[in-house]
Amino acid sequence: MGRPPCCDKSNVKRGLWTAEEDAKILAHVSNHGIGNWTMVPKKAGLNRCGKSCRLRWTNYLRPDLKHDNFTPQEEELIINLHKAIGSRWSLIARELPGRTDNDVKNYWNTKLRKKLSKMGIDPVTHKPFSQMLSDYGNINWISNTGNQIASFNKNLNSNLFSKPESSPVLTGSSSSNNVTLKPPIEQVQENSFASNSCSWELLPQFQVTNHEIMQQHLFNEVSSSCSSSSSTTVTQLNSPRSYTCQQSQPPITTSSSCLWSEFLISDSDPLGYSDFQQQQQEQDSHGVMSSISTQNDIFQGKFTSGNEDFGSYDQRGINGNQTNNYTDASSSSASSFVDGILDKDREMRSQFPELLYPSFDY
DNA sequence: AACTGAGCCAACCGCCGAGAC
DNA sequence: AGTCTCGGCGGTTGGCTCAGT
Repeated sequence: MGRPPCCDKSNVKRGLWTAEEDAKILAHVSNHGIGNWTMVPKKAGLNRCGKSCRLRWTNYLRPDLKHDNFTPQEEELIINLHKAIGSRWSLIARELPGRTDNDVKNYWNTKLRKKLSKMGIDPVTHKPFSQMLSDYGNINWISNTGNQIASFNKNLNSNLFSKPESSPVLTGSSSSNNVTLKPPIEQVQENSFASNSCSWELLPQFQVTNHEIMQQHLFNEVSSSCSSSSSTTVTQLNSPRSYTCQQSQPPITTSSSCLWSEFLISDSDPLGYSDFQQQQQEQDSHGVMSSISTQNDIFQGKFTSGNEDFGSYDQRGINGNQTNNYTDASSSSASSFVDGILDKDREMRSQFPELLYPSFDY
Protein backbone atom coordinates (compact mmCIF):
# COMPACT_ATOMS: atom_id res chain seq x y z
CA MET A 1 0.00 0.00 0.00
CA GLY A 2 1.88 3.05 -1.23
CA ARG A 3 5.49 3.85 -0.68
CA PRO A 4 7.29 3.49 2.60
CA PRO A 5 7.80 6.72 4.60
CA CYS A 6 10.84 8.73 3.54
CA CYS A 7 12.05 9.16 7.10
CA ASP A 8 11.08 8.90 10.73
CA LYS A 9 9.88 12.44 11.32
CA SER A 10 10.23 12.17 15.07
CA ASN A 11 13.81 11.03 14.87
CA VAL A 12 15.41 13.52 12.54
CA LYS A 13 17.33 16.64 13.36
CA ARG A 14 15.65 19.96 12.79
CA GLY A 15 16.64 23.57 12.98
CA LEU A 16 19.66 25.38 11.65
CA TRP A 17 22.18 23.56 9.57
CA THR A 18 25.81 23.24 10.55
CA ALA A 19 28.75 23.73 8.21
CA GLU A 20 29.46 20.02 8.53
CA GLU A 21 25.98 19.12 7.37
CA ASP A 22 26.25 21.55 4.48
CA ALA A 23 29.55 19.97 3.47
CA LYS A 24 27.95 16.53 3.45
CA ILE A 25 25.18 17.66 1.15
CA LEU A 26 27.60 19.43 -1.15
CA ALA A 27 29.81 16.38 -1.30
CA HIS A 28 26.85 14.13 -2.00
CA VAL A 29 25.49 16.35 -4.77
CA SER A 30 28.87 16.69 -6.40
CA ASN A 31 29.26 12.92 -6.41
CA HIS A 32 25.74 11.80 -7.21
CA GLY A 33 23.98 14.84 -8.59
CA ILE A 34 20.52 16.05 -7.71
CA GLY A 35 17.58 13.73 -7.32
CA ASN A 36 15.89 11.23 -5.05
CA TRP A 37 16.13 13.46 -2.04
CA THR A 38 14.64 10.84 0.24
CA MET A 39 17.81 8.83 -0.12
CA VAL A 40 20.14 11.79 0.33
CA PRO A 41 20.19 11.79 4.15
CA LYS A 42 21.03 8.12 4.25
CA LYS A 43 23.66 8.25 1.54
CA ALA A 44 25.17 11.51 2.81
CA GLY A 45 25.19 10.41 6.42
CA LEU A 46 22.76 13.06 7.62
CA ASN A 47 20.10 12.74 10.27
CA ARG A 48 17.73 14.99 8.38
CA CYS A 49 14.53 14.62 6.44
CA GLY A 50 15.01 14.42 2.68
CA LYS A 51 12.67 17.29 2.20
CA SER A 52 14.76 19.38 4.56
CA CYS A 53 17.87 18.48 2.57
CA ARG A 54 16.22 19.51 -0.66
CA LEU A 55 15.20 22.85 0.84
CA ARG A 56 18.68 23.46 2.18
CA TRP A 57 20.15 22.79 -1.23
CA THR A 58 17.66 24.80 -3.26
CA ASN A 59 17.52 27.78 -0.93
CA TYR A 60 21.10 28.04 0.21
CA LEU A 61 23.68 25.64 -1.12
CA ARG A 62 23.06 25.78 -4.84
CA PRO A 63 26.23 27.13 -6.45
CA ASP A 64 24.34 29.44 -8.79
CA LEU A 65 22.71 31.35 -5.97
CA LYS A 66 23.49 34.98 -5.30
CA HIS A 67 23.88 35.91 -1.67
CA ASP A 68 24.38 39.62 -2.10
CA ASN A 69 21.80 42.34 -1.73
CA PHE A 70 19.01 42.85 -4.21
CA THR A 71 19.74 45.48 -6.84
CA PRO A 72 17.33 48.34 -7.57
CA GLN A 73 16.58 46.68 -10.90
CA GLU A 74 15.70 43.41 -9.20
CA GLU A 75 13.61 45.32 -6.71
CA GLU A 76 11.64 47.07 -9.40
CA LEU A 77 11.12 43.85 -11.30
CA ILE A 78 9.79 42.13 -8.20
CA ILE A 79 7.34 44.94 -7.63
CA ASN A 80 6.13 44.93 -11.20
CA LEU A 81 5.80 41.17 -11.29
CA HIS A 82 3.99 41.10 -8.00
CA LYS A 83 1.65 43.70 -9.36
CA ALA A 84 1.03 41.58 -12.44
CA ILE A 85 0.87 38.06 -11.06
CA GLY A 86 0.64 38.42 -7.30
CA SER A 87 2.56 36.36 -4.82
CA ARG A 88 3.75 33.66 -7.21
CA TRP A 89 7.20 33.75 -5.71
CA SER A 90 8.55 30.84 -7.66
CA LEU A 91 7.53 32.48 -10.93
CA ILE A 92 8.96 35.80 -9.90
CA ALA A 93 12.16 34.11 -8.76
CA ARG A 94 12.57 32.51 -12.16
CA GLU A 95 12.92 35.98 -13.60
CA LEU A 96 15.72 36.67 -11.16
CA PRO A 97 18.60 34.30 -11.76
CA GLY A 98 20.42 33.42 -8.60
CA ARG A 99 17.44 34.20 -6.42
CA THR A 100 15.12 31.68 -4.85
CA ASP A 101 11.45 32.00 -4.20
CA ASN A 102 12.29 32.14 -0.51
CA ASP A 103 14.69 35.02 -1.12
CA VAL A 104 12.13 36.96 -3.09
CA LYS A 105 9.39 36.23 -0.61
CA ASN A 106 11.49 37.32 2.34
CA TYR A 107 12.65 40.46 0.55
CA TRP A 108 9.09 41.33 -0.28
CA ASN A 109 7.83 40.75 3.22
CA THR A 110 10.64 42.57 4.97
CA LYS A 111 11.46 45.41 2.61
CA LEU A 112 9.25 46.01 -0.35
CA ARG A 113 5.92 45.71 1.36
CA LYS A 114 6.91 48.34 3.86
CA LYS A 115 8.45 50.48 1.19
CA LEU A 116 5.23 50.55 -0.80
CA SER A 117 3.19 51.22 2.28
CA LYS A 118 5.38 54.18 3.14
CA MET A 119 4.82 55.49 -0.35
CA GLY A 120 1.10 55.33 0.21
CA ILE A 121 0.60 52.34 -2.04
CA ASP A 122 -1.27 49.27 -0.93
CA PRO A 123 1.18 46.37 -1.42
CA VAL A 124 -1.65 43.95 -2.14
CA THR A 125 -3.51 45.81 -4.84
CA HIS A 126 -0.69 48.19 -5.81
CA LYS A 127 -3.23 50.95 -5.68
CA PRO A 128 -2.79 54.15 -3.67
CA PHE A 129 -4.46 54.14 -0.33
CA SER A 130 -6.40 57.24 -1.36
CA GLN A 131 -8.03 55.27 -4.12
CA MET A 132 -8.60 52.34 -1.83
CA LEU A 133 -10.57 54.68 0.37
CA SER A 134 -12.38 56.01 -2.65
CA ASP A 135 -13.24 52.48 -3.73
CA TYR A 136 -14.33 51.70 -0.25
CA GLY A 137 -16.66 54.66 -0.36
CA ASN A 138 -18.17 53.40 -3.57
CA ILE A 139 -18.56 49.92 -2.16
CA ASN A 140 -20.43 51.43 0.76
CA TRP A 141 -22.62 53.23 -1.70
CA ILE A 142 -23.22 49.96 -3.50
CA SER A 143 -24.15 48.18 -0.30
CA ASN A 144 -26.87 50.75 0.23
CA THR A 145 -28.45 50.18 -3.12
CA GLY A 146 -29.63 46.62 -3.06
CA ASN A 147 -31.48 46.63 -6.33
CA GLN A 148 -28.63 48.23 -8.20
CA ILE A 149 -26.02 45.90 -6.81
CA ALA A 150 -28.16 42.95 -7.77
CA SER A 151 -28.46 44.35 -11.26
CA PHE A 152 -24.77 45.08 -11.37
CA ASN A 153 -23.85 41.61 -10.29
CA LYS A 154 -26.20 40.12 -12.80
CA ASN A 155 -24.68 42.14 -15.61
CA LEU A 156 -21.19 41.42 -14.39
CA ASN A 157 -21.81 37.72 -14.28
CA SER A 158 -23.45 37.60 -17.66
CA ASN A 159 -20.78 39.78 -19.20
CA LEU A 160 -17.65 38.40 -17.67
CA PHE A 161 -18.28 34.94 -16.38
CA SER A 162 -20.17 33.49 -19.28
CA LYS A 163 -18.68 30.79 -21.41
CA PRO A 164 -16.14 31.96 -23.94
CA GLU A 165 -18.43 31.29 -26.88
CA SER A 166 -20.80 33.89 -25.60
CA SER A 167 -18.36 35.92 -23.64
CA PRO A 168 -18.52 39.63 -24.29
CA VAL A 169 -14.90 39.82 -23.30
CA LEU A 170 -13.80 37.62 -26.11
CA THR A 171 -15.77 38.09 -29.25
CA GLY A 172 -15.51 36.39 -32.60
CA SER A 173 -14.48 32.85 -33.34
CA SER A 174 -12.83 31.31 -30.37
CA SER A 175 -11.11 28.72 -32.47
CA SER A 176 -9.38 31.02 -34.86
CA ASN A 177 -6.79 33.71 -34.75
CA ASN A 178 -9.54 36.23 -35.28
CA VAL A 179 -10.53 36.20 -31.67
CA THR A 180 -10.91 39.79 -30.69
CA LEU A 181 -10.65 41.01 -27.21
CA LYS A 182 -12.92 43.79 -26.25
CA PRO A 183 -11.97 45.64 -23.14
CA PRO A 184 -14.33 44.41 -20.45
CA ILE A 185 -14.87 47.96 -19.34
CA GLU A 186 -16.26 48.75 -22.74
CA GLN A 187 -18.52 45.78 -22.63
CA VAL A 188 -19.99 46.75 -19.37
CA GLN A 189 -20.56 50.21 -20.65
CA GLU A 190 -22.43 48.82 -23.59
CA ASN A 191 -24.43 46.31 -21.68
CA SER A 192 -25.24 47.96 -18.46
CA PHE A 193 -23.83 51.38 -17.89
CA ALA A 194 -24.99 53.01 -21.03
CA SER A 195 -28.59 52.99 -19.98
CA ASN A 196 -27.93 53.73 -16.36
CA SER A 197 -26.13 56.89 -15.50
CA CYS A 198 -25.84 55.94 -11.86
CA SER A 199 -23.87 52.84 -12.77
CA TRP A 200 -20.84 54.88 -13.67
CA GLU A 201 -20.28 55.30 -10.01
CA LEU A 202 -19.68 51.59 -9.86
CA LEU A 203 -16.66 51.88 -12.09
CA PRO A 204 -13.99 51.97 -9.39
CA GLN A 205 -15.26 48.77 -7.91
CA PHE A 206 -15.58 47.23 -11.30
CA GLN A 207 -12.04 48.18 -12.13
CA VAL A 208 -10.75 46.10 -9.27
CA THR A 209 -12.77 43.16 -10.47
CA ASN A 210 -11.76 43.88 -14.01
CA HIS A 211 -8.08 43.87 -13.16
CA GLU A 212 -8.35 40.52 -11.45
CA ILE A 213 -10.42 39.04 -14.20
CA MET A 214 -8.03 40.22 -16.84
CA GLN A 215 -5.17 38.50 -15.04
CA GLN A 216 -7.22 35.39 -14.64
CA HIS A 217 -8.22 35.53 -18.27
CA LEU A 218 -4.66 35.87 -19.37
CA PHE A 219 -3.52 32.84 -17.47
CA ASN A 220 -6.51 30.76 -18.40
CA GLU A 221 -6.30 31.55 -22.05
CA VAL A 222 -2.59 31.22 -22.40
CA SER A 223 -2.38 28.04 -20.43
CA SER A 224 -5.32 26.46 -22.16
CA SER A 225 -4.10 27.37 -25.60
CA CYS A 226 -0.64 25.98 -25.10
CA SER A 227 0.17 22.46 -26.05
CA SER A 228 1.98 21.74 -22.82
CA SER A 229 -0.26 23.08 -20.13
CA SER A 230 0.11 20.29 -17.65
CA SER A 231 3.03 21.71 -15.78
CA THR A 232 2.83 22.42 -12.11
CA THR A 233 3.38 26.06 -12.88
CA VAL A 234 0.21 26.27 -14.88
CA THR A 235 -1.68 24.52 -12.19
CA GLN A 236 -0.38 26.90 -9.62
CA LEU A 237 -1.37 29.88 -11.67
CA ASN A 238 -4.89 28.64 -11.94
CA SER A 239 -5.17 27.42 -8.45
CA PRO A 240 -8.20 28.56 -6.51
CA ARG A 241 -5.94 30.08 -3.91
CA SER A 242 -4.88 32.69 -6.36
CA TYR A 243 -8.01 34.58 -7.21
CA THR A 244 -11.24 35.41 -5.57
CA CYS A 245 -13.20 35.41 -8.79
CA GLN A 246 -12.75 31.82 -9.80
CA GLN A 247 -15.07 30.63 -12.47
CA SER A 248 -14.76 27.44 -14.40
CA GLN A 249 -14.37 28.15 -18.05
CA PRO A 250 -13.91 25.77 -20.91
CA PRO A 251 -10.60 26.42 -22.55
CA ILE A 252 -10.47 28.47 -25.70
CA THR A 253 -8.51 26.71 -28.33
CA THR A 254 -6.50 28.63 -30.81
CA SER A 255 -4.63 27.49 -33.83
CA SER A 256 -1.32 28.39 -32.34
CA SER A 257 0.52 26.21 -29.93
CA CYS A 258 3.29 27.11 -27.60
CA LEU A 259 5.03 26.16 -24.42
CA TRP A 260 3.84 29.08 -22.46
CA SER A 261 5.87 28.07 -19.45
CA GLU A 262 8.88 28.92 -21.55
CA PHE A 263 7.97 32.56 -21.22
CA LEU A 264 8.15 32.29 -17.52
CA ILE A 265 11.54 30.77 -17.27
CA SER A 266 13.01 32.62 -20.14
CA ASP A 267 13.88 36.16 -20.74
CA SER A 268 16.67 37.73 -22.62
CA ASP A 269 16.35 40.80 -20.56
CA PRO A 270 13.63 40.34 -18.08
CA LEU A 271 14.41 43.61 -16.53
CA GLY A 272 14.64 45.11 -19.92
CA TYR A 273 14.07 48.50 -18.56
CA SER A 274 16.03 50.25 -21.18
CA ASP A 275 14.14 48.51 -23.93
CA PHE A 276 10.96 48.58 -21.95
CA GLN A 277 11.10 52.27 -21.31
CA GLN A 278 12.07 52.90 -24.89
CA GLN A 279 9.10 50.89 -26.06
CA GLN A 280 6.90 52.74 -23.67
CA GLN A 281 8.09 56.03 -25.02
CA GLU A 282 7.47 54.85 -28.54
CA GLN A 283 4.02 53.71 -27.53
CA ASP A 284 3.33 57.05 -25.99
CA SER A 285 4.48 58.88 -29.06
CA HIS A 286 2.36 56.67 -31.29
CA GLY A 287 -0.73 57.36 -29.29
CA VAL A 288 -3.26 54.69 -28.46
CA MET A 289 -1.99 51.19 -28.76
CA SER A 290 -3.72 48.52 -30.72
CA SER A 291 -4.83 46.96 -27.52
CA ILE A 292 -7.73 45.01 -28.92
CA SER A 293 -5.72 43.04 -31.39
CA THR A 294 -2.67 42.63 -29.23
CA GLN A 295 -4.62 41.12 -26.39
CA ASN A 296 -5.28 38.24 -28.67
CA ASP A 297 -1.61 37.99 -29.36
CA ILE A 298 -0.99 37.41 -25.70
CA PHE A 299 -3.35 34.51 -25.75
CA GLN A 300 -1.36 33.04 -28.54
CA GLY A 301 1.95 33.63 -26.90
CA LYS A 302 2.75 36.52 -29.15
CA PHE A 303 3.44 39.99 -27.98
CA THR A 304 3.48 42.99 -30.18
CA SER A 305 4.45 46.52 -29.58
CA GLY A 306 3.26 48.76 -32.34
CA ASN A 307 4.51 47.13 -35.49
CA GLU A 308 7.16 45.24 -33.66
CA ASP A 309 6.51 41.56 -33.26
CA PHE A 310 7.95 39.75 -30.28
CA GLY A 311 6.89 36.39 -31.54
CA SER A 312 9.92 34.50 -30.42
CA TYR A 313 11.87 34.49 -27.27
CA ASP A 314 15.43 34.47 -26.15
CA GLN A 315 16.23 32.40 -23.13
CA ARG A 316 18.75 34.33 -21.14
CA GLY A 317 18.28 35.57 -17.66
CA ILE A 318 18.58 38.86 -16.02
CA ASN A 319 22.30 39.09 -16.47
CA GLY A 320 22.26 37.70 -19.92
CA ASN A 321 23.16 34.29 -18.65
CA GLN A 322 21.68 31.22 -20.20
CA THR A 323 19.16 29.89 -17.77
CA ASN A 324 17.68 26.98 -19.60
CA ASN A 325 17.72 25.04 -22.81
CA TYR A 326 14.57 26.31 -24.44
CA THR A 327 16.24 28.17 -27.23
CA ASP A 328 14.43 29.61 -30.16
CA ALA A 329 16.91 30.31 -32.88
CA SER A 330 14.54 32.68 -34.64
CA SER A 331 14.62 35.06 -31.76
CA SER A 332 15.51 38.56 -32.78
CA SER A 333 13.84 40.80 -30.31
CA ALA A 334 12.98 39.13 -27.10
CA SER A 335 10.18 39.36 -24.63
CA SER A 336 8.58 37.07 -22.13
CA PHE A 337 5.24 36.05 -20.88
CA VAL A 338 5.68 38.18 -17.79
CA ASP A 339 6.88 41.14 -19.83
CA GLY A 340 3.85 40.68 -21.97
CA ILE A 341 1.61 41.01 -19.00
CA LEU A 342 3.38 44.17 -17.96
CA ASP A 343 3.17 45.48 -21.50
CA LYS A 344 -0.54 44.87 -21.69
CA ASP A 345 -1.01 46.43 -18.33
CA ARG A 346 0.61 49.62 -19.51
CA GLU A 347 -1.25 49.52 -22.79
CA MET A 348 -4.53 49.32 -20.95
CA ARG A 349 -3.51 52.28 -18.90
CA SER A 350 -2.52 54.31 -21.92
CA GLN A 351 -5.73 53.47 -23.72
CA PHE A 352 -8.07 54.05 -20.83
CA PRO A 353 -6.26 56.60 -18.69
CA GLU A 354 -9.46 58.03 -17.36
CA LEU A 355 -10.95 54.68 -16.49
CA LEU A 356 -8.16 52.60 -15.09
CA TYR A 357 -6.47 53.47 -11.91
CA PRO A 358 -3.30 55.43 -12.29
CA SER A 359 0.13 53.91 -12.65
CA PHE A 360 2.86 54.67 -10.19
CA ASP A 361 6.57 54.85 -10.32
CA TYR A 362 7.74 53.01 -7.34
C1' DA B 1 25.03 45.99 31.53
C1' DA B 2 20.42 44.49 30.95
C1' DC B 3 16.26 44.70 28.69
C1' DT B 4 13.12 45.31 24.79
C1' DG B 5 11.35 45.55 20.34
C1' DA B 6 12.06 45.60 15.39
C1' DG B 7 14.18 43.65 11.48
C1' DC B 8 15.68 39.87 9.15
C1' DC B 9 15.88 35.29 7.16
C1' DA B 10 16.47 30.23 7.37
C1' DA B 11 13.63 26.67 8.17
C1' DC B 12 9.38 24.59 8.88
C1' DC B 13 4.35 23.76 7.96
C1' DG B 14 0.58 22.43 5.38
C1' DC B 15 -1.46 22.00 1.05
C1' DC B 16 -1.66 20.28 -3.71
C1' DG B 17 -0.96 17.57 -8.12
C1' DA B 18 1.52 13.87 -9.99
C1' DG B 19 2.86 9.51 -9.80
C1' DA B 20 4.38 5.12 -7.43
C1' DC B 21 2.72 1.07 -5.38
C1' DA C 1 -9.22 2.03 -7.40
C1' DG C 2 -7.40 3.53 -3.42
C1' DT C 3 -3.59 4.92 -0.58
C1' DC C 4 0.51 6.92 0.05
C1' DT C 5 4.89 9.61 -0.87
C1' DC C 6 7.42 12.98 -3.51
C1' DG C 7 8.38 17.35 -5.09
C1' DG C 8 6.92 21.98 -5.39
C1' DC C 9 4.61 25.79 -3.68
C1' DG C 10 3.09 29.88 -0.62
C1' DG C 11 2.45 31.10 4.17
C1' DT C 12 4.22 31.25 8.71
C1' DT C 13 7.38 30.91 12.55
C1' DG C 14 11.58 30.61 15.53
C1' DG C 15 15.60 32.50 16.67
C1' DC C 16 19.42 35.48 15.79
C1' DT C 17 21.20 40.32 15.46
C1' DC C 18 21.21 44.97 16.52
C1' DA C 19 19.73 49.51 17.76
C1' DG C 20 17.47 52.12 21.25
C1' DT C 21 16.42 52.94 26.07
